[in-house]
Amino acid sequence: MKKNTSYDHIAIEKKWQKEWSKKKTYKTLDPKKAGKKPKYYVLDMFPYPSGEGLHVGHPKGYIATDVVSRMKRMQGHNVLHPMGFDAFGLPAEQYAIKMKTNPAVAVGKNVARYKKQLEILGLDYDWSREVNTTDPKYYKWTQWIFLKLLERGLAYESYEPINWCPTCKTGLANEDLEDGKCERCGTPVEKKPMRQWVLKITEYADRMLEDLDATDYVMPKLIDKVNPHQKGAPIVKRQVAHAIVFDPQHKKYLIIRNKKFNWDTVVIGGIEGNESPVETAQREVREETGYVDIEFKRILGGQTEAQYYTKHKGENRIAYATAVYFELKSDKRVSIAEGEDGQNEILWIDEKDFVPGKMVNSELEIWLERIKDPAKGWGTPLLNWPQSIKEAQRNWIGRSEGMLFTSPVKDSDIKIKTFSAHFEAFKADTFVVIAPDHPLLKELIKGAKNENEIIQFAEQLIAERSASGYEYREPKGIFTGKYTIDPVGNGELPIWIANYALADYGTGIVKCSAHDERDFAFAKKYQIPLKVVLLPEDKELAEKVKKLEVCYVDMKNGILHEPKEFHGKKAHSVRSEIISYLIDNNLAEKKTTYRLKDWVFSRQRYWGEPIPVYHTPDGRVVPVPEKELPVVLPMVKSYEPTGTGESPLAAIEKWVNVPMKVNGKKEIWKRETNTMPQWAGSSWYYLRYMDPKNTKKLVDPKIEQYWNQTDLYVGGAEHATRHLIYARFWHKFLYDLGVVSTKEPFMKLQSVGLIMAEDGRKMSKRWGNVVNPDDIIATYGADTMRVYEMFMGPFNQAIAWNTQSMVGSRRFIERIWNLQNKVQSTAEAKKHSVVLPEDAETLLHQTIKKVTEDIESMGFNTAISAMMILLNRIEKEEKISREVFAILIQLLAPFAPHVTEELWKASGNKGSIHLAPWPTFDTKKLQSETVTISIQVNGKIRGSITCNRTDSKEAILQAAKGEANVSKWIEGKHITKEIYVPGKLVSIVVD
RNA sequence: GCCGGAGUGGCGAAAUGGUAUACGCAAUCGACUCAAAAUCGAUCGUCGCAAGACAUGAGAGUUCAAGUCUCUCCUCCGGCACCA
Repeated sequence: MKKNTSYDHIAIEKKWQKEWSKKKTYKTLDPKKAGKKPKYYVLDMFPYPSGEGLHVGHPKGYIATDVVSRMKRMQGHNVLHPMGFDAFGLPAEQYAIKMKTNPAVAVGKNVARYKKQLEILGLDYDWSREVNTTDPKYYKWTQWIFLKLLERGLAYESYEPINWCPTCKTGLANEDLEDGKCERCGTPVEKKPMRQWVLKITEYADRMLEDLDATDYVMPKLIDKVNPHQKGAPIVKRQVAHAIVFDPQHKKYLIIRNKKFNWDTVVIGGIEGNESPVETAQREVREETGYVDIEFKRILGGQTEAQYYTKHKGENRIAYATAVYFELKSDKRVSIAEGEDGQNEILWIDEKDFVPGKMVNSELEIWLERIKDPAKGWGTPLLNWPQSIKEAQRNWIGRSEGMLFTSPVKDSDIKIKTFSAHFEAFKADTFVVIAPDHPLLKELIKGAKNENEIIQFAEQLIAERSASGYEYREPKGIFTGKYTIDPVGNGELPIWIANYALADYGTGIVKCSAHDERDFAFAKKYQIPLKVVLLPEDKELAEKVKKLEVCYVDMKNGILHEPKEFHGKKAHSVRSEIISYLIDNNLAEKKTTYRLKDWVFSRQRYWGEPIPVYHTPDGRVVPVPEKELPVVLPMVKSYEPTGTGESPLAAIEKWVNVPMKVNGKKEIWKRETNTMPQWAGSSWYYLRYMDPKNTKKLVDPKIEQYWNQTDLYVGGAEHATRHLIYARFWHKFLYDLGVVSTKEPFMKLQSVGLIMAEDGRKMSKRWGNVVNPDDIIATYGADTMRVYEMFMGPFNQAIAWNTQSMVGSRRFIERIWNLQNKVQSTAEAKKHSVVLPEDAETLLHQTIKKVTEDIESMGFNTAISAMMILLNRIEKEEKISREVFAILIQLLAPFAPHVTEELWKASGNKGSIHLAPWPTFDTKKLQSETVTISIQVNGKIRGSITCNRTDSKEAILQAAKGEANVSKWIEGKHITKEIYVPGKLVSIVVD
């Protein structure tokens, strides 16, 4: 072995980066050449190259995907780990304006700088697949998708008022706002009516919502052999619970055998009333078997997962089953409910006999899998995403189910529609409010005596709302002088304009009652009569509600008093009956509304993809033919926004005006001058990496099917309701087109926790607290920085940078470096090979297991700490074998690729460490033969003994009681209980 | 207000219901050194001389055993929000 030289990270890192690039070590194989290698697609949210370059926080996500991709490659996968740049849009344009250069030039420079910064981190991207959203070869396909959206009626021109940022001088989508302000510049947005292109994202709202919760496992088969479907019999849907009861002491499962039909099943019960599945399952176990001492562990599946028919009293039942897992605590039993006894035999069967084949319950297979692997407890979701991001999307889509009422306006031909999600107390409605900016308002109040006054007041309300930044305001309004005749028999209701009514939610008109906080406050202020139909059970409170002293809104627990059909019922429990009642009596129809708005897709700015349509002199919109794509963004001198609502492109006559020949006549067609928003290119880029150079297709179907979804997608949580919504929308659209074969683009999503500055604030030029990765890499090396960023804390958690703390990572690498002096040379090994002591050998295998699993689950901090523990142990040895050293550096290779490659070569290995097979562990070596067992007396640790793992329970209990300190505590006392947890602990209970 | 997540040493943090504080940083002591840095060895939750007692936001419960499970509450972070 060569003598210890000092660890020169600069030389090592430069050398290997050059070598990898030359040898194309990280080349992704095309599907045809990949052979039997399984694929793995790991993706970063590609950066937006700003002028400032990267700070140390940016690469955290890139390092993580790099670690995962390197391990996957070593495990024999064909890895796709690409990188590219998203560079259209406002920030690049504004930077270019500031630098007095063309955005295309500025972007080129910034991209080059970013690439260099990424390269010195030693990331394993296959740069031959780089994409850039501003490249015409790329945005040709962004435009192509737009044409398809147009073709399918999902892109349309609209003249509705939209969000307008007066600073950025462009229209914005709802997603581009933050608290009513422009997300980029913080200016409060105005509502401005103007022509714009809009994408019908709401068409996909339900599908996007459903797939957030969808599970990808196959529905259990129908059990029609046991319970044949009866022709002609009605189909009845039922919610049921299945109780799976396990006795951990004897390792047996509880089943019941129906003597008559000779069925074996787990306990099944129908869910009654407001019972939870857990309560049902527990009750049924008690009633059918008498066992009462069972402990709820987990629900093994969500409701409606298992569907099957059963024949039951002349019904074809479809049961929607929830499986509940219990463990038996004691044999305590009560007498079995009458009628249950005698029919069934109660049996405890061995684990090995608890198999789907022997049971009626065909879902069992899935449940057993989930009992064994708690991670699967809730099913395998279609989207393995953080709960918080799913929740943010649910909130953003904001689906709300309710009823739509239509009512005529008195002395008028106008009919108004109102939407209500809390319609249970519909008998309480006493007035109606309309939004001040409602399009119907002017028509409604036409001819009123104080028409002008009303309009002025409404305008004042609109202005106030905008000025207050859409925050909470005092209720304000004015009577329109009009009445509507209530369809549900509440008589003539006055119509008011109210500042809390929103024109763009529901229908913009609301029926109001005493059972809504805002309505209540409004009515009190303007002395509009109120009527109470919903009362709490609490008598005292009910009196106050009756006297209109408090507003009562609890639709869940409140008791209805009207209409008489539902008198005395809890509002919530009769909600579905009320729906039927309203529909059957022709009073209202079902309606679902969304908070999500259609995507405002045009920007009045220069730096974006041109929208590929023509406008003809007679006002038609004609799509640019596919073969003319891309519509290239022209290079111009002046690209500053005009602010007139027109894009700067409109001024380029040469580009805008296109001579056409129509029926032999010459016509001038005008190009669309609005451009696409920044989010367009990033909504599908992950597909282009699969087949980046294809000139015929967006992506070749065969190649798309090979790479399928991204297996792992890593990026910031701030994209939850922007990029991640848009990309899912486009992907589903492409799925409908047949361009992609999957319903969702990103199977597993992991969000990166932000790295804050040492002062706890966000890293920003403004605060002067930015740490530049170039400096860190020069001083400590890329490997140290990579290890540190992965070791700092849990990956998805925000954390403050601490340069001092980083020396720990540097020391770790140096100690690995120095360890090479202890490695046996080949010559030495021939004479006498060193073997690790048993405890170190066990630790080695445990570490391989832990590091492998932790990288897979992105627990990088614990993976590194496991390696540190192993190193601490191995350093105690005089000499170690080459094999052991090789394993250690292989485990570290994904984290610190340069130094491990150097050590790999220096210790005489061939090829690149990054292409060597990933170490595997031996299950037999995960446990050492001798174990230390701690001894508790009455729940307190009193001592420990060392014994053989294979020793009998009796021997260990004997030894435990004999331990000096333990015997002191149990001396002269009566032992009531002795528990032995194999290989871990003994618990003795004394009186 | 609704929804989601989290609260453990001086700090970053670890812990399939089974020895709480692994691993790292800082700190203290020691070795090496003329000295310092680096490195190596040791100590390091609180109280206590010790035996031991008390400690995972607070309080209760289940259990032989709770940071972990159940209930109530507090605080912080994030999403949505006059959304009917």
